[in-house]
Amino acid sequence: MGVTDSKRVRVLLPLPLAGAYDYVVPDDMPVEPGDFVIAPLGRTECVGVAWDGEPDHALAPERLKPLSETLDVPRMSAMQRRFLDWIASYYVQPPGAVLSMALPNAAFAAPVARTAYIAGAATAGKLTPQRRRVLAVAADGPPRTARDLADLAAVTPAVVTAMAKAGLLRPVALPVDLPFPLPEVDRNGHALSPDQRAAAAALCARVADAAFSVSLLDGVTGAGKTEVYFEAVAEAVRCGKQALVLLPEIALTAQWLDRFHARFGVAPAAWHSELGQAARRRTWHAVAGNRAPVVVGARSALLLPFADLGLIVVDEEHDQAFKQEDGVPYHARDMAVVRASLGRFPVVLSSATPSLETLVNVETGRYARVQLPQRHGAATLPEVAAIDLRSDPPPAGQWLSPVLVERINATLAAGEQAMLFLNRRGYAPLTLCKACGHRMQCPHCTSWLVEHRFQRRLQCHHCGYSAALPSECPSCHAERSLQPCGPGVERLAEEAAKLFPAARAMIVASDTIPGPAAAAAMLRQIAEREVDLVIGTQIVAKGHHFPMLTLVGVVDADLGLAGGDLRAAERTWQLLVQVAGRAGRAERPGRVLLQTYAPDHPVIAALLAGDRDSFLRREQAARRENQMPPFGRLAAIIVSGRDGDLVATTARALARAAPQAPGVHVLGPAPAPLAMLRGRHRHRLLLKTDRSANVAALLRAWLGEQRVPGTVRVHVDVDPYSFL
DNA sequence: AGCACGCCGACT
DNA sequence: GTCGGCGTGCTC
Repeated sequence: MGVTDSKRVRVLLPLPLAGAYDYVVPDDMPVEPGDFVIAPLGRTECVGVAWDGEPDHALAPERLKPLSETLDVPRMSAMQRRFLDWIASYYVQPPGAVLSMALPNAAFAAPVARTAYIAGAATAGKLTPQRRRVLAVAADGPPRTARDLADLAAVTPAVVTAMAKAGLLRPVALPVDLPFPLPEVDRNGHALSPDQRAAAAALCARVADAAFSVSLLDGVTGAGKTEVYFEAVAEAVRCGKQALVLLPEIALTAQWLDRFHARFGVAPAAWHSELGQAARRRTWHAVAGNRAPVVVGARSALLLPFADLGLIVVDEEHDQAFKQEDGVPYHARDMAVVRASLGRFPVVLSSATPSLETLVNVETGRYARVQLPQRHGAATLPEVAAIDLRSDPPPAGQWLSPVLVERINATLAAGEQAMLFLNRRGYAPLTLCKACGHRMQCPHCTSWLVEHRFQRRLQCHHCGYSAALPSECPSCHAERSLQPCGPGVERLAEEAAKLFPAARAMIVASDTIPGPAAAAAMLRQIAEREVDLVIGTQIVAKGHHFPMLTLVGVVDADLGLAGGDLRAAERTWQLLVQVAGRAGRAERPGRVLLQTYAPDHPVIAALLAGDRDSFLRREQAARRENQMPPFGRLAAIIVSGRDGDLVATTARALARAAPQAPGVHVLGPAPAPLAMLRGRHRHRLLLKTDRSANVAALLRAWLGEQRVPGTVRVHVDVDPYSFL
C-alpha cells in the first residue's frame, strides 16, 4: 500500500444491498467496527455501521467516497454485529436488510426539544380566572407542557403561551431521553404458590449461572407463568443485567403492564409498532446506553442494541406472530435462542401449549423443562365438551346450535359472562350472486372479498383492497341478488342480538381495535363486567384474564383444520386450548363447548379428553414419518411478478437447476395457493432436506447462480410457517 | 430506502 | 406537441 492510499473501512448500510460498502476514512476521524457513521450514498447520506471484514482493495480509489462523520452513540457490540450477520446468513437475506430492522429511523432523528413551564417570577397586576387556574396548577408539581397545563386548568393552550410571554410562567427545557427507572426487585409481589416458588427458583438459578441455557416454562393456562418468569427478570436485574420479554401481540398488553407494575413498582421500557418517534428514540438509546433494565416488546425488540443483555423470556413461545412474514422472514423465538447462545445467557420459553419444535428439544435434553401443573389459587381448568353439528345443527341460516344457545342463556341468567369464538373477521367470508353464481373476488389477489357490514364495504384481507358493496351483481347485473355466505364475527353478533336481546355484546377483532388505548379500554370493559357476551377472533385467545367469564363457545372448531398446512392440527389445537383457557380463571368453574362436524378428529378428541401428551406424540410421529420439521428442514422459494408466463418460466428454470444431493428434495414449482397477490403472479418451490443439511448454504449455491429477469422477484423463506 | 432514468396517456 | 405516471436500476 502506497503513502497515497487512504484508509478504507467497510460500512454496512441499512438497505437491501448485496453486502457492505467500502468508504474512505478521513484522517481526523478514527473509525472502528461498530461505530455508527454517516455515509454519503448517491446524492443523499445515510446512517450506517462500520462493519467487520476486509475492504475490497480491487475497487478503484476514485469510486470510494469519504465518510461524513461518526455519531456520538455507543458502539454496536461485536456480539450484536455477529448476531445480525448470523440472522442474514441463516435466512439467506442481505445483511443490510437485517441491519435496517435494528436501526429505526427514529433512533437518529433529531430529538424534539420539548418545553415545559413552571410558575414564573413576574406578578402581573390583573389575573383573569383562567390565568389564576393555570398558576394554581403550575404552583406545585413538576414542570408541565403547555398542553398538559392547559388541560389540567381547563383553558386553551393559547392562555398558557400568552402567560409565558408575559413572564407569568417560566419555560424550562424538558430533558430528552430520560433513563428508565430501576425495577424494585425486592418489592413484595403477590404471593406465589409453592409450585410457582419452585419454578421461579429453578429459573433464577439459571439466571445466576449466567451461562447459555434454554428452559421451557410449561404450565396450563391460568397457572401464573407470568409471575414466575417475573422472578427470573428480577434476578437478572439483581445481577446488573438487562432483561428482555418478548410478547406476540403488543397491542393488547395493558393487563401485562399492570401486572409488571404490581410486581416491580415501575413501568418497563416498551418496544412495539405503535410507539411514537420520541418514545422510539428514547428506548433505543436507553437500551444501547444500558439505561433500560427491562424491555418488553414485540419480536423486533430482539434486534435492539442491548448493552448487557442477561435474559430473554419468550412468552407464548408457540405463537406464530413471532415469525415475521414480510421483509426479512425470521422467527424471533428461534433467534432469541441464537442471541442467548452468542451472549452466553439463559432463555425462558413460556407457554401452556408449547410448540412441537420446543417439546422435541425438551425430549432430547437440549432444553430444560420447568413445570406448573395446576391453575393458580382456587381456579380449575374448564370442562370441555363437543356439540356434534351432525346431530344438533343450527337452524338454516344460523350458526349457533340450540344446545349452545341454551348454555349461553343459562350463563347469562346466572349473571356470568360468555364468549363466542370465531376466527373470521367481518360479516361473511364470501358473497355470491344467487342469480348467476358470480363470486365477489379481489381484483388483485386470488381471494374472496369479505363483507364488512358496519362499513358497508367488501374487503380483501390479503392486500387491503376495499370497495363499496354493489347494489347489483357486477357480472349479470341482477338487482339485490348478492348473498353473503358463511359467518364472520359481525354476522354472529347479528344472530346473537336476535337470540339474546338483553345481553350487552361486544365484537373484539383486530379491525375493531384502532389502537392500544382502545384495546385496553375494551379489555377493561370486559373485565369489569360491562359486557355480557364477547364475540371475538383469535385476538381474544391471547393471555387475557376475564374473571367473570365462565362459558366459551367455539363456533367452528374445524375451521383451522382444512388446508393441508403441516402445522394445521398443532395450530388449531394451540388456539383452541388458549381460547378454552379464558374460561373459569377465577373461583367460578368454566365450561367450553366446541361446535364440530368431526368430534372424532384427533385434535377435537384431544381437546375433549384434555390429553395433550397423546395428541402431541401422534403429531410428532407423523412429522417424523414425513421428515417434516423439526425432523427435517424446509425452505420456501416464492417466485413472483406481474407477467404470469415469465414467472412460471423462471420458476421452472430454478427447479431445473435445483441442488441434487442425498437427503435434499425440491418440490414444485406449483402455483401458490394465493396464486395472485397484489397483482403479482406467484409460484412456489419447496426445498426439503434432512435435519443435518445446511439449508442456507444449499440455497446460496443454488439461487446465487441463477439469472432472474428484472421484473421477477425470488423470495426465500427459511423455516416457513405460512404456505400461502 | 431515496432518487434518477425511461417509455406511454391527458392536457396547455 | 409536452407533463408526468410508476416501473426499473443504482447507490462504495
